[in-house]
Amino acid sequence: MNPSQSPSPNLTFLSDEKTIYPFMDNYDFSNLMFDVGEGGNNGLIQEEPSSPTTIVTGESGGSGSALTTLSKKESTFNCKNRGSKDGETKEVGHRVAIRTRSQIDVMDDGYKWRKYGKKSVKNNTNKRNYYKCSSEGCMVKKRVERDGENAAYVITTYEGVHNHESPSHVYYNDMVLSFDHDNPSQHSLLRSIQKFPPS
DNA sequence: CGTCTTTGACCGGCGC
DNA sequence: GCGCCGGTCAAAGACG
Repeated sequence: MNPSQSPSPNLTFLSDEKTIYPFMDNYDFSNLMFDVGEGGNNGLIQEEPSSPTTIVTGESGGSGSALTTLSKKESTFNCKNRGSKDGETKEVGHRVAIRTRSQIDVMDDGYKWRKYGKKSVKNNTNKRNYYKCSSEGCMVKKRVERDGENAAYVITTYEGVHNHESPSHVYYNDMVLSFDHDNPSQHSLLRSIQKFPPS
């Protein structure tokens, strides 16, 4: 069965980072790195370079300068879109790459995903898995793969923005309400939350 | 029976 | 133009 069908019932918010992605509670997160990819300013924030977790976000067609944790091809993956073969151009929207140390391949992010492909990719002995949000009309995709250089890490790439509420939406509301605006270390977190509301 | 996973085939972009 | 590569499709099977 799909392990990501329901949010963890035992969510606890022990750190700032986990208030953004409550589903990450089961994973080893101690660092965030954002790239909002706007106006030529890549917005890169690297709080702890040597930490085991990296999060990279960006707009479609953005600079991709912060996508160095992924392969060169990765930074342009959303330029291709099968749906454009009839001349229609589709805006893919946000993409978020999360690199985390975990023994679990598929993170429980509160959404329901349908697996639609699995490929072995170059420079990575591990298979890459492709998922679509199984909610009707929601075109959000994610890719999950083990880091080729260190299999202890899982790279999860989200593409697009959900057009529906997550079952864990309540947790998002909680984290925004409890946000400490006087704490500078949480400013980047708030920016990310505002950038990626669960709509 | 409905939903999901698996997996080979297909397609398009890109580099040479 | 050709081959490589990544992303997606879709049929078939598994599973509840």
